[in-house]
Amino acid sequence: MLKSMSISEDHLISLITSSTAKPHLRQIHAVLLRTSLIKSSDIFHHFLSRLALSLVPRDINYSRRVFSHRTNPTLSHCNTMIRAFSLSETPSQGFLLFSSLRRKTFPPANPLSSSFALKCCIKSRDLTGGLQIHGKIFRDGFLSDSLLLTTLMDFYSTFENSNDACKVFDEIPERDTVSYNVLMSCFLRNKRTRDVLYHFDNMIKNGSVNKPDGVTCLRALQACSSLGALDFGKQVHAFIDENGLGGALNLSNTLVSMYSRCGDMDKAYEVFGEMRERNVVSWTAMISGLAMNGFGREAIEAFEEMLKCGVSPEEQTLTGLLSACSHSGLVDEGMMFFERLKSGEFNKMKPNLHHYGCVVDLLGRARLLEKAYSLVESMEMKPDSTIWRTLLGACRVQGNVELGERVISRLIELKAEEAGDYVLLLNTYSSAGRWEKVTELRSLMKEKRIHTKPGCSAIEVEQGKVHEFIVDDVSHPRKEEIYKMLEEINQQLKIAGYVAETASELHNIESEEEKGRALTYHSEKLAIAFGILVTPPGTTIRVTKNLRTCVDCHNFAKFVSRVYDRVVIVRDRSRFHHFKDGFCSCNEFW
DNA sequence: CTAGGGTTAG
Repeated sequence: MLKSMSISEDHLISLITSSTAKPHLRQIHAVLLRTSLIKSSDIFHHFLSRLALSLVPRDINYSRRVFSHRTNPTLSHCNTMIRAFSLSETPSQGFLLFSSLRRKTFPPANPLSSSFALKCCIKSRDLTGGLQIHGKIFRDGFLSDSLLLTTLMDFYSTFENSNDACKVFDEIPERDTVSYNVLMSCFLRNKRTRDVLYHFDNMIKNGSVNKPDGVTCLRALQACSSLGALDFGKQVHAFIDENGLGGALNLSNTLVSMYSRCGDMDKAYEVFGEMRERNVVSWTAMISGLAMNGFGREAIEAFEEMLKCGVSPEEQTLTGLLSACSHSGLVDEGMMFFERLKSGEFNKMKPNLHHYGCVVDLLGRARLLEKAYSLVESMEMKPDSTIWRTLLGACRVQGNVELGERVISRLIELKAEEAGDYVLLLNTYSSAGRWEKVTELRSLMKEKRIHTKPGCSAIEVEQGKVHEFIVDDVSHPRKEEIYKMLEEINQQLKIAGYVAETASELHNIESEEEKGRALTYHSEKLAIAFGILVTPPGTTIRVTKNLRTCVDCHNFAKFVSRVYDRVVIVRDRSRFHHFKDGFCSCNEFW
């Protein structure tokens, strides 16, 4: 009798651990109840794990029922259930279960329980609950459990508290690659991109312990993307290849995106071309990259190629495609894709806020402002501040004061107005020649204590040597040479037909007010002049700017590219401009 | 039961 029981027990366990489908598990459940084998703690554990964690699709309610029928659950049973809650749509239930451990018939918690409960708090965005758990971890003396502390770091990182996340990191007794990765994710989430690169560097230098893995490289690449750090990105790329991590699809996709966001489309194409397989994310990265760099035709070609390959687009793919059309002034094409999107041609997908944003931008650039406005009014979802801001940008380009005022009042209604919005309105007034309005708005801004961000441009001349400039910067050690260079450039450009047009653009309010200076120099002009000064002829000049570039500087760069025979690549707040032979890849100004 | 993870308007 006993012997036959034990055979069926083994048999049952192997049945349990190999099943993931609900009907299958229901049958097993029936057998367990009938034979009373459910009372065995071990079998119950296997069954619950399967049901709660491996069932596809998951059924948290079924798991909860099974768990609540257990009379004396062990800690493993409870932990499995807490983990299941952390993965479910009702993560707060997991925290409740954790809180009741040691009470009632439950055993006291161990580090694993705390770790799963923290995950519940992360998912349900329960800050107080997580802080309670941290206190309990401290009282329980679990502060030496590396796995638990790594999860705790992730908790602080989710609540944008990178300082406390770092403190926890310092306490971890045995840091492994995963703890480093969580730290890097934390920095990335909290905009501390330079810290990501610093740690990546350290991990390489430290040798064999905590060697970067695929995830580490992914994070480093994302940091390079947001910094525009092309050289560092290339180093990470080299590391990936040297360590045989290159085959991973997600890494290749991130590489394509990184090169695009650093303005190196040749390298982006190269990586994309060498990929063994490409999914919709790869195509989306490529299309968005081309869009951001002003290669609208190529983006459309890539989209069509993708359809030919039988890959279905996602929402982000259409976002990239539509933004490609707007950046390159391809109005008819853009509207055609938008119509196709609305008709449900792409998997019955409907336009989202991003899509509308692109189309508003597209119409705005095509001087179809009223059409853009009525499109916003006709949207089935509530327009967000960004949509209004896009429209405001279009008003600025055309000097449409009346609509501009309407739009800013919508932004004020939403309580979402920013300093940049007032600058846009200010420039709308000035390009329409409404100087009395300019003065009025300026004093209003002073009253409201609205401070604008000064324009700032950076240029990397030697490896890793970055020089930063602000408007009319006089702090650079070589300022005299730079200003002399600028004067010379201005003269050369004038001969070639360049006419300075500085009156309509008021980036920096403070400096505009202190009159008396004949000419002000936006930061990108200073950076470009410095680039010409210190790099050998023919070198590509790469400049990164924190704001949008203005008409005059755009024009200036076009002329520089022809007169000095240089490729000039300017990275805007939102995109790239590739200047060559007097032309720019974009169609932003005319 | 063993942490972390691809693309995304302006």
